[in-house]
Amino acid sequence: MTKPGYPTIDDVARAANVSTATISRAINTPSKVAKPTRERIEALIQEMGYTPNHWSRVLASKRSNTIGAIIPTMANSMFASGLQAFQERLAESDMTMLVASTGYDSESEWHQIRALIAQGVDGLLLIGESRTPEAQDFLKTRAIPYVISWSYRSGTDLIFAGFDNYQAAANMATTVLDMGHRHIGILGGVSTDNDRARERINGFKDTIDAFGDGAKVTGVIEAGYSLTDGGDAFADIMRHAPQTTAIVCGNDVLAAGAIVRANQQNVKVPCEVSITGFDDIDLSRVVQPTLTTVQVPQIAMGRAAAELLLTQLSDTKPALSVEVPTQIIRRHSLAAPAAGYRSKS
Amino acid sequence: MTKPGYPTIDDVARAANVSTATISRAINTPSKVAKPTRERIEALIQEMGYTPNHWSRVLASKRSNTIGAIIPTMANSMFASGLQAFQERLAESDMTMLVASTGYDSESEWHQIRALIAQGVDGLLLIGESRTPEAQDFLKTRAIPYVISWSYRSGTDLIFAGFDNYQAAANMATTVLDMGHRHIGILGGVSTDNDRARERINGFKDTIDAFGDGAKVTGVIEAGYSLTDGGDAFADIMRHAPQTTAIVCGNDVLAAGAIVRANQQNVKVPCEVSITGFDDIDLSRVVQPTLTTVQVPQIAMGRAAAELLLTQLSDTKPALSVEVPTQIIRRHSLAAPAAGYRSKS
DNA sequence: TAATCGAATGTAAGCTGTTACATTGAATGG
DNA sequence: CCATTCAATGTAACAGCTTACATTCGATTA
Repeated sequence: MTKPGYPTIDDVARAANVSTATISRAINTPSKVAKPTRERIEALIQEMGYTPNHWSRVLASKRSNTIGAIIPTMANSMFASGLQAFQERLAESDMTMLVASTGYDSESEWHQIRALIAQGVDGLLLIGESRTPEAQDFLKTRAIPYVISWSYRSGTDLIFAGFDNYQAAANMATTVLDMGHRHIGILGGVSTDNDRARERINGFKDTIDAFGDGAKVTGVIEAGYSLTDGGDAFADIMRHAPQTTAIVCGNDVLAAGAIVRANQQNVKVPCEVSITGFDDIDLSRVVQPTLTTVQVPQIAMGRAAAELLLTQLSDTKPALSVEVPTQIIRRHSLAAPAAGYRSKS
Repeated sequence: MTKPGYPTIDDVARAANVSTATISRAINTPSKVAKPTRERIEALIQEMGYTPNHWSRVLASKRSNTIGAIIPTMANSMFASGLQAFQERLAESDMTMLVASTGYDSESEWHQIRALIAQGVDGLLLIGESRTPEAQDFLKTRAIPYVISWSYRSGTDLIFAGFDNYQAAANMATTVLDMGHRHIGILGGVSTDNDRARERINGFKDTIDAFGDGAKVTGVIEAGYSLTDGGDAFADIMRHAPQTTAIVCGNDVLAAGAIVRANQQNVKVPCEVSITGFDDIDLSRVVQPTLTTVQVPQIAMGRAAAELLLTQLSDTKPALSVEVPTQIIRRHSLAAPAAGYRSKS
């Protein structure tokens, strides 16, 4: 970061024949500087190619203009595009983003939180609500502004920019039930350290259980993060509960894995068994049959999260959680159960 | 970043009855502090919960311990997992990563480079070689350490941690030719501002042109970044050059798009037309038929890039470019051309 | 006209470390 | 025993900006 010979605020001050304070004000609070002076300074800044040293600024102002984002993984387009939107919105306000990933592990998240705070970030973006008690305490006592994304819950003082996983899952379950399915398997992500996965599973489960008319959950499996995991879980469900006519999945990767496996095993989707996903990533448009899934407005969510963090930092008005809407995208992996299978119920 | 009441180096110095210089040395160059003193200081640091303020450190030492990564997009697992590996390696050496994305636009990249450097990053990770002349000049005159990933070229003083796109593409083309295909279409990414896309296309092209035995390129199309773009381009090629028996694609998204479209149009893959991809992302295992593609060792690449940056910064030994190997993954979208089609040639 | 005010600007004390240079004192060598 | 050296530590000058407080001076008010 050595910038040999690059002008400092002192150089500009000398050239403009004012004090450094005036330069600083001309930059940060222009209204406090008389117009002619300000214009002279601005011209000089241009001419000399002055850029304030970021770090000194941080040190002096006690604001780093940096926020940290801690996400489970980058290796999944699902978080990536939300994150990108988040970053872009921050950049518009001259803030920068530090990223860290946890591999879906709360201990690791706790470690990253400490690291980022030690670095002096002004705020944090966190995914979901599951974190270690230590982390929660820490966030509270240090009073670090943060927003939680990918989840939403009302009735707390936490600030969310996300959606209601439970409700979205419930809606999907309803859609599946409405098509006539009564024996439904649930294939979710691992719910340890992951409230989103848990909420989705519960949303599915509660809705099916409450539906009546003979609707029941034929099995609940939590699987890992790969296509293969999805495939294996699919095979499991079908082995133990062959009467299953639909499987609702906690994410698209698992769903796609399930479909691929079904194809291999010559189980016809959706004729014999319907499969639904969650997230609407690219995969869902490529897999055969294409996947009926829940679309999550990632870009909107990312921007909203950034916006909330920004208002928290400028503390003019209180930041209010925002809930973004999800939507069911109908494709071909969901259909009414075949009569033969249905009659079994 | 307000840490009210958190101890500073002064507090520790006072408690240990030494000067701040000694504390600083105990932390940064322990060998220069007598053992008993050092141990006393270390204990005190523990006890008081002292963490050096990152930013003052930066200001005083003129090293930010931060490096910037500028990638085309985050919304693609292709860069994401390499990036994650990069970040993890940096974290091991107590460095942090700032990310920015360009949307595949050089002007935007140039802007991001300036922004990150103004922020005082110690080094940069850049993708590929295409950048504006201004950016190149800037990097040279400022002498910022940087490494280029996702590309590799020998015979320059640039430092790479990547692979040879041209050669990898050429290998794929050879594989396709060896299976007997003679009329081959090329479906690449947009090559403006993108040397990787360009190299891949050239690698395909040159290899086919040079092969002899009647091998020829039936068309070259550059398409955008979506599945649909791939599908449209596929349709185009098949319309204008129906004798085509294989299409080599510059990335998996385009290839998957092509396959999906082929399925819709009832063109049998691979019987009527073979399709190959590049990158080996998840999609390639899900699409039907599964995609024969070029696998890129992203994790290794990311770590290598971090390693190179780190050695450049510690400037003990010179950093030498590393080339990672790519590999062709054979799946089902590539087969020998059907006799009927082949005889046409 | 003197008192009051407020806009524009200056002064200088931070912010929290790092590090070149200075000092001390004990060990080593001739 | 004196000169030299070196390890351990201290002193204090930065790094480059922000900002509370002080100053100046022309305009307003009673």
